[in-house]
Amino acid sequence: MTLHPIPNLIPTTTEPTSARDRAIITELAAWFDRAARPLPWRSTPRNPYHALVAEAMLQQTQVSRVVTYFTRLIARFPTLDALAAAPEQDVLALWSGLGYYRRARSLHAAAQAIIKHHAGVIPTNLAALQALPGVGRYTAGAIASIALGQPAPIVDGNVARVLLRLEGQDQLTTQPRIHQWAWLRAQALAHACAAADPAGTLIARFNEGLMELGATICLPAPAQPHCLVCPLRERCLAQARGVQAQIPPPKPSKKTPHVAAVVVVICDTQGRVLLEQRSQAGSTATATSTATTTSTSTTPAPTTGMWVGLWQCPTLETLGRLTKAAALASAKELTQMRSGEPASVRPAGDFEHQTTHLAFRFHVFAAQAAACVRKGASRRWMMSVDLHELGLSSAASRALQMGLASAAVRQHAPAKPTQPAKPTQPAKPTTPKQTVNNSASSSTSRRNKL
DNA sequence: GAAACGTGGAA
DNA sequence: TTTCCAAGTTT
Repeated sequence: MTLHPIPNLIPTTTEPTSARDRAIITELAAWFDRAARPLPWRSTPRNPYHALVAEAMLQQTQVSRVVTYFTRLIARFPTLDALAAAPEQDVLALWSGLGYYRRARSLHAAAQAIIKHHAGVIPTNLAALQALPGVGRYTAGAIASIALGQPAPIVDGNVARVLLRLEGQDQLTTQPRIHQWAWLRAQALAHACAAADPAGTLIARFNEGLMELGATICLPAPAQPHCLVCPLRERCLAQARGVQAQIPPPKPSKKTPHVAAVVVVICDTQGRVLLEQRSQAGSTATATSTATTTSTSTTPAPTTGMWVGLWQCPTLETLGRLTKAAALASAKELTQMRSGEPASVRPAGDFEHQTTHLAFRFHVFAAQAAACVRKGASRRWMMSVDLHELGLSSAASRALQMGLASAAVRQHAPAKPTQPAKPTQPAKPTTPKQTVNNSASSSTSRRNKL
């Protein structure tokens, strides 16, 4: 296992702390004590396992999105051992809709690594923490300082912005430079915390206060920071010069190419729906389809690494846009490939889905298939009530619901629609509502597998 | 160092 | 409608 040593892990200098830094630290820590939002991972004392899970979920993700996912995962896996013992697919299922799914695999792998290499106890050592899958410099520092009282600095987007503004630093333009500068500054402050309070409660409150301030007061553009109620307004150089809105500098924007995705929600006569698992390089589920593709573009969709290991209805992705007619033709072809015979295919709706570097247009179709489908380990028929057992991307989930709703409408008196068919515009509920997680159903209907 | 990797909310 | 971005890590 490759270790990535953290440079200057422990501050080697014994620079005397400036009066200003001392004030910043004590004032921010005191503010955090009274202003901290009550969050499910902020128990007293902190639970290191909860910290590990929360930090994994919070990477590039806002607190408001994480809360329910955290609570659900902890309810299902109350301990590190429970998480480590779970099948990876169960962890992915709980992660459905949260995005950046590698984090779920990494968290699962980290739990197993802690069992194997650390006797099931989360290490307090910074280097050992950072050696865990999915744990980088920030996450290691966050767990070490916030949950374990170690004198470790942390820098995330919030901290970088707060420190940059606090120092009125507007000369740095590139991300690597900003990052480097912020880590140095955070390190000096962490050192000052440790010097003032060797017991380690100050560093925890200060580090978390830095992030809390960035998340609730020292807001990023285009919102305006709430300087009037900032506990550090007297210390803030950007505020003194009125340049806080210009810090940090905007990042260069990037264009996202369009991708057309054709999805067929195929139901059989027993009301089950066909799901396929996305693979690494189109090796399994898509192998049969690519071989027989004729009319559709031969351009490989640039989505190979996306949603790996998650489940979806049969889907064809092509670079660019598709007309309604072309999408329908594609859907018919895809349905025939899977069902082995011509089937009735009808449009169920379209929607857009923006990801980090791709702009999707989903064309959803509903189809009825009587015949058996070519089998495979990564292909199965599922009752819709059991879909919560699988990891689904937000887009796959939305397409699936759209197709099921359309199929339900078609049968005049649907026996048991699993989701309320969205009347017109399904504006919000793209998040998989598998949230319910009725654990009773886990024992049911494993027979649905092909 | 750059690119890949999700998502929903806000403006 | 489009654009930006949030408690980053990995390759």
